[in-house]
Amino acid sequence: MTQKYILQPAFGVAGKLKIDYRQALTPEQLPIVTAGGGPMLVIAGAGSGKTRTVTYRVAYLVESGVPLDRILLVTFTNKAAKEMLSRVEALLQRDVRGIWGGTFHHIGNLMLRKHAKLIGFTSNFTILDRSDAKELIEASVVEAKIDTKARRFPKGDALQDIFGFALNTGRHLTDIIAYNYAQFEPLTLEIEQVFKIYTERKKKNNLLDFDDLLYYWWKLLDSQPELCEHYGNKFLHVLVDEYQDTNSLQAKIMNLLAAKHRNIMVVGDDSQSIYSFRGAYFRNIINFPKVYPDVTVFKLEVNHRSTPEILAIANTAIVLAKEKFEKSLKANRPSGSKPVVVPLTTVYEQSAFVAQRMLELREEGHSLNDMAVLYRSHYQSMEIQMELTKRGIPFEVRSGLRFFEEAHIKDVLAHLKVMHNPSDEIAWGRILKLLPKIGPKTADKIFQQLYRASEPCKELTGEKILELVPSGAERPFKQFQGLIGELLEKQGQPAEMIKAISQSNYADYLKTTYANYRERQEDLEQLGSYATQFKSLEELLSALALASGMESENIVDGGEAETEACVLTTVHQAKGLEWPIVFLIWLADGRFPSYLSFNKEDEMEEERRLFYVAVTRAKDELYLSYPLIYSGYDGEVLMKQSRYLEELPSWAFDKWEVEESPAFLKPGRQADEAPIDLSEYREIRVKGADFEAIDINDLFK
DNA sequence: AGAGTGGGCCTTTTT
DNA sequence: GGCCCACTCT
Repeated sequence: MTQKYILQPAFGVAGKLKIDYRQALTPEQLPIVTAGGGPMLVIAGAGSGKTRTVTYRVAYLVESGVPLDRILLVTFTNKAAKEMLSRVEALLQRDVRGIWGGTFHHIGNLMLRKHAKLIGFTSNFTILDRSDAKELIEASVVEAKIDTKARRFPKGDALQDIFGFALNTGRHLTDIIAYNYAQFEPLTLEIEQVFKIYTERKKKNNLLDFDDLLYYWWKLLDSQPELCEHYGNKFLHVLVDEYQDTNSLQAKIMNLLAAKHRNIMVVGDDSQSIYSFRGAYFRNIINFPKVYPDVTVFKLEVNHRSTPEILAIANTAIVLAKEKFEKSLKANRPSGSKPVVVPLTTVYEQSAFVAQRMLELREEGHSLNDMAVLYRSHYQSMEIQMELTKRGIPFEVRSGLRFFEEAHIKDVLAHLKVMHNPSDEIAWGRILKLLPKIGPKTADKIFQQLYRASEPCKELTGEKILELVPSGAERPFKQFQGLIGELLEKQGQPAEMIKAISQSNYADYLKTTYANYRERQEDLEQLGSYATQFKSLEELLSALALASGMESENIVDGGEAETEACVLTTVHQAKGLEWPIVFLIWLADGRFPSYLSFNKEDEMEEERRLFYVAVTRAKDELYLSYPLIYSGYDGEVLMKQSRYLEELPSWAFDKWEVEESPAFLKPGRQADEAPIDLSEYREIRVKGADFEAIDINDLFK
């Protein structure tokens, strides 16, 4: 039987509550925060105070007497969870650490560690990051003895996407291949075989990849009715943020956990669904009212973030989206300046423009902290980084390799991983291959012997293993044995272990391998000091495996440094954030939207939503720029402006012509040289059928 | 046989 | 800048 949990009437006991909700919230937000319970769908437009609403809702629940550990708050990033919970803490002025809050993966990890035995793992399992998983998949391809040359067989990355897609969507592998990867259809049997080997190998070595954290979590609840009931009883209120980016597995898990009390509040914006490539199913939010017919639907449409001018651009873009909850953002702020469209000749000139404009804005009194540069893909940040460096403008890049995915960090962590889970073949392989004369083959032989031993680490430090070491490599290997012995003694003190590794022969390896070894050594020190806050190796490894890009930044600068710097980020990573001044670059058709999506309707819809996300990050000023000429690996390519700019009515923006390019510095060109003569480029080769040759000079009119 | 090196090819988005 | 492949070195 379903049983409704009735909240205490907050207004009836005025004076008892610390927070004056009526005063703090808008008329749109108040009913959401003070609702009694039951299924709730909140469609929250960009900048509509979603975080504030969820935060107050949690505070309200706590004030109404719901015990902390009976609230489940699932967010998209750890950062969002941390931010919301610390705001709740500030509102209530009490410790709220009892609340179950975090990402799906984080909470899945917690539950799986507790009940690992029930699904055939032990609680010290290792979480594979993307590249570890890729490596294991490639090893599985080898094990399957597939002739990858006879027919183009998918690479590790592609296989990983296929497998992850199958797990996250709950669809059969055959299905996924047939519909989404038709080019591999003749290889279906082989791919299934690899999947089987990969799955078994993970089980054998006590490894879980990101998708497994969700899949086995669901399986655990689905296959253990008592356990499912236990957690179902436990969570009186379930809140899910960014619901538009959940996949069907995540939705299933939440439905199971909320089945008992049916107090499930999902918050999201279908127009900001941008993660379908990893299985997000934006119909979860569209269909939520069908799954819960007794749902109460709320809309937050008043935008408190951006000027009406910026919202006009956002609304123009999204009105053309095919499937959505009807909504239009209503401005709540006074009029500001019009967004600016800036065509530039080259990417270097685009970079110079951004940098120069930043300096001008700073002269006018804006801090660099108020500025961000957004782009579609990582590689589009290269020239900007060079230009900002050249001009001494401090910046923080939030894309590309994450801190803990850099080789030296992964090397050190691999040492810790084998101490925690000695059957982790990926981690053993990694550290063994660091030693001279040990490559994939020898590393595998050594691992096989370790795996058979009852205590792999003891086996490694023993005499017998030396038989497998190639002659001439004994000395470094013995030093490595010494290190492992030392780590065994320091087991349980992560910071000490990191210190031992970075003072071992590994330090020499860094010096001889990397030109910037000094920086890398500093990173390791940083990692060591970061580790001191963890009580156990397991906690540290879990936190690092599940940290997202932005959180890893905090490890690099120690978390406290408050220096002035602008931010460079992909649009995906910018979701949920805001800046007074935003530069959106590379708005050339084929770059944003990406040409890879051109022929796929769903993906084109998602590109549009991505553009909507990008534009709505800006509070006061928005610069939309694109380069006309792109020099790539296959010559120079002429581009035209993005279709999203094409669609804008001319009243919606100002166009700036950049005539002189004082700071234009293409490598090999001098600053005082004349600017590029565009007429040279009229006849150049144009890449792909989707680009049209156009007279560049027309664009400047 | 297996480890190490250099050159050519290509570039979506991530917990 | 990364990945793959072909090549050389031990």
